Amino acid sequence: MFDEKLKREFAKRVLAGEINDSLDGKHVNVFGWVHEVRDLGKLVFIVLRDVSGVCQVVFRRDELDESALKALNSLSNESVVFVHGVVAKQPKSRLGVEIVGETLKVLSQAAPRLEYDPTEKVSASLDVRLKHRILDLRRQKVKPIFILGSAVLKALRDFLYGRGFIEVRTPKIIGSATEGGAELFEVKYFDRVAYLAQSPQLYKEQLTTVFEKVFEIGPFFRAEQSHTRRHISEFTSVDIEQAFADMDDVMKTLEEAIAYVYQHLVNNHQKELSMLGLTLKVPKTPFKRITYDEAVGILEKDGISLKWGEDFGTPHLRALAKHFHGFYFITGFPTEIKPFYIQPSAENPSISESFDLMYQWLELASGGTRVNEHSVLRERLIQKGLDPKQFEDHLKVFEYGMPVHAGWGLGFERLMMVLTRHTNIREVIVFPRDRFRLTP
RNA sequence: GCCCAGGUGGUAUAGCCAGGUUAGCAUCGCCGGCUGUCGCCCGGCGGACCCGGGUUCAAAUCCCGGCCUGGGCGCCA
Repeated sequence: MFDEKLKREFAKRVLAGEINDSLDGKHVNVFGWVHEVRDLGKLVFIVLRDVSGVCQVVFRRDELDESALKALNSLSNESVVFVHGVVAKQPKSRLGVEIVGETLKVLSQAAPRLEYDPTEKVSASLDVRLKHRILDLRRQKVKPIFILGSAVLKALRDFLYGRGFIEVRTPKIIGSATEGGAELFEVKYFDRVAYLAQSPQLYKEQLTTVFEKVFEIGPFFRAEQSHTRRHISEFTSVDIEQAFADMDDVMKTLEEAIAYVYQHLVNNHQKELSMLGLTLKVPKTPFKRITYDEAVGILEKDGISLKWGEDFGTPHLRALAKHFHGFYFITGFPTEIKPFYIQPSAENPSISESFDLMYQWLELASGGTRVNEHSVLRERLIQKGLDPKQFEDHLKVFEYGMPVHAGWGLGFERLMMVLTRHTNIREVIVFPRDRFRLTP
């Protein structure tokens, strides 16, 4: 019960992470989870954890009243407690400061012997960690990932709002699966079949005719059989689309957005970065740009040749990454391997106005200039073996006045992998959904 | 989907190749002790061979199938 008495105590709460020398001698209230107990007999140390971090509380059994003693003896790891005590500088403590506990209340008793121990004394496999994800998230090496994730989303929004973009939301339940490409999930939609959206592409293009600059940050779904460290069934895409712009304009927006995110984390999140053992350097813009043709040439010299017109496979990208460190763009992919809405180049229609943003061998984003002429778009659909009739609603918009426009989609979790140096995308998703994982 | 590796107490592992041990160690949980721990320490107790079939006097160990996990590749407007 969160009664009036407890509420009054909570109003005077100090966070564990804020317990420091300057509070020496002050009475404080702390609320949190029992991270660890070290019982020495007459002396009991508990490490208390809350959202901000951990602090140490010491109890002297001799000096406690009966209710505090009882609470102390029943303490289990991860129980929620309220502690009132005096802050004391303590050179004998590794943190240099501790709370001498005077009262202790167990607010929620945790079951003994949890399935998984967040103190990091024994390691656990990723599979076990994800099965008990809530306990895993409490670890000091995991929680900061998601605090940073929140900061990245804020930075991206701040940046895009600052550039005059309007945030939009497009449907995640769609009626047609005819666009080709990725496999879609089927869902029951009353008495009809519907699909989960794989991207906001067509909607965001249409919306540029109203709002000119739009962006969306949202979940999208791919029903691929992929079994890799960088693919999942449900992911978050950061998508922008801009009217009166071409690929060069939106590439600039993209690299500046990335640099802005880095700067935001460096300025405001040193604590989380250091908890994860990370030091970030803001990448220099503009990023390096190479063309598809140049990349093919480099691969050829390395003896990993590729027929012109083919897309890069994983071995190709890994080989390329040996030549380019950090972020770089690959531009001008063959029109053949790009979707119907990508604009073929005017000088050479077999090359398209397209780009991918890479980090080493990881593809982070892809985008380009879009086809904006109704007749060309219709033609491109037919070339791709798609049926223009299935795209009536979309094509119609191209008769309502469609300026030249461009945009990109950035994989949010892939950016998080790069920022936090994790090699498995599941590490940076709270509850990942992959080919074999549907719970928790 | 294909290829490779693996599945031993709640967790992390040894044992498996060369079949026969009371299945070892750590952590964990419980009980007891300890006034400066910080991966506390010390003593006691508890808890495991993924499932099914086969070979054998005997299977955690060898063989076959399944399920699951990790990694690689493919798929991935």
